[in-house]
Amino acid sequence: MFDDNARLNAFSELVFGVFRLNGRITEWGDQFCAPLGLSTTRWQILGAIELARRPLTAPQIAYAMGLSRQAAQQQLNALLALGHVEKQANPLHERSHLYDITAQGKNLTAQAKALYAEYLNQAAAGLSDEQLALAQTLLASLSRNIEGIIRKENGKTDKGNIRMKPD
Amino acid sequence: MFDDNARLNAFSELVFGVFRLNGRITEWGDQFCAPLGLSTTRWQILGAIELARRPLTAPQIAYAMGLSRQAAQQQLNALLALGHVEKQANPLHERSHLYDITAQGKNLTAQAKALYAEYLNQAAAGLSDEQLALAQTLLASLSRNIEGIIRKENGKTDKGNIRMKPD
DNA sequence: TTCATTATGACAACTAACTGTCGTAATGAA
DNA sequence: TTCATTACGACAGTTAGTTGTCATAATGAA
Repeated sequence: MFDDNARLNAFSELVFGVFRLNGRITEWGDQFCAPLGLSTTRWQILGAIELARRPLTAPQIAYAMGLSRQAAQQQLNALLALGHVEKQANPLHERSHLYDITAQGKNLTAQAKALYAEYLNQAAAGLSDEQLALAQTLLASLSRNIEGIIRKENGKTDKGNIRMKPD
Repeated sequence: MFDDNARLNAFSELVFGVFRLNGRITEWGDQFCAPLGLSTTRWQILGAIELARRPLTAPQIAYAMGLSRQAAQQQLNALLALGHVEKQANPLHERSHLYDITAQGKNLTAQAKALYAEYLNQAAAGLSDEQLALAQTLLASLSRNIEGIIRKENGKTDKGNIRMKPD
């Protein structure tokens, strides 16, 4: 009981840390994305496509970013109108198109990368490469675990489940 | 250059992981908070006060949660109207009141704790107590680092800076 | 093939969060 | 004490994100 409580508190503090860091990153991202006409979310969407190194569907992007399917779709429509992404036919799905980043979009993410690379040393100060990787691994485990909880509790309503699993 | 690039990529993946986990936790929180009439954000605000073990001002809560000052204020006003928090005089600041959680609010957080404690084993599966604590420590370092960047870049506009430092 | 179930995109409505502004109070330096 | 600077709460306006619904398509089992 006491040990469980300590574990619960440790978990709670970690949850708070995630919220706080999420807010800090968002604010920072909005700062260095502003001169590019991007928001943190739109920069992340472009980054998600680049990181995957292949075109993705809207639900896949929503999954990768922890957003609802509709929120990702809205931003994709906006990025499409701006010419930063383009639709491609999806051989595996007639209506669910693939979104790829355009040359114009790649140019933006390159600029963004340069802007925040300046601050990499400061942002990751005191953390080794191994610690960065370890933190990512731990967070990924938590994401998968919580995803399992959500799916178990989830009814049959349309809450952004995806048919095509990423990877 | 190559090493720097590897570090940049590791950092980028970690940032994505934070966004994803943030979304998962928010969705999960909205699920188990729904029967209590709470949202994840409001539950977090109540939790932030409890975790601090002392009343906090609105800007302090915003800081703790990675939200803007105004967003925290809005939720606090709502929680105040619902009777889950109460204002107290602040001996250190005439206008910036302290917000404390009420007995009614404590009752809610206790219920929420019970609801998500059920899933603690599943949510934190595969992670030791030490790993949970380590992850929290690493994220806290990143938050502090990025906060430094934001404050350096920040102009003089009112963007939710706080006068009274937490702790 | 048939049919029930679920996913997708579009749309609408609602809520949450951010940005900006203002009057006022607190701070800190001269 | 004086005064310039900054933070606070309130308010308004805008944007982003969630929830819900619908028609349609994809899936999977009988």
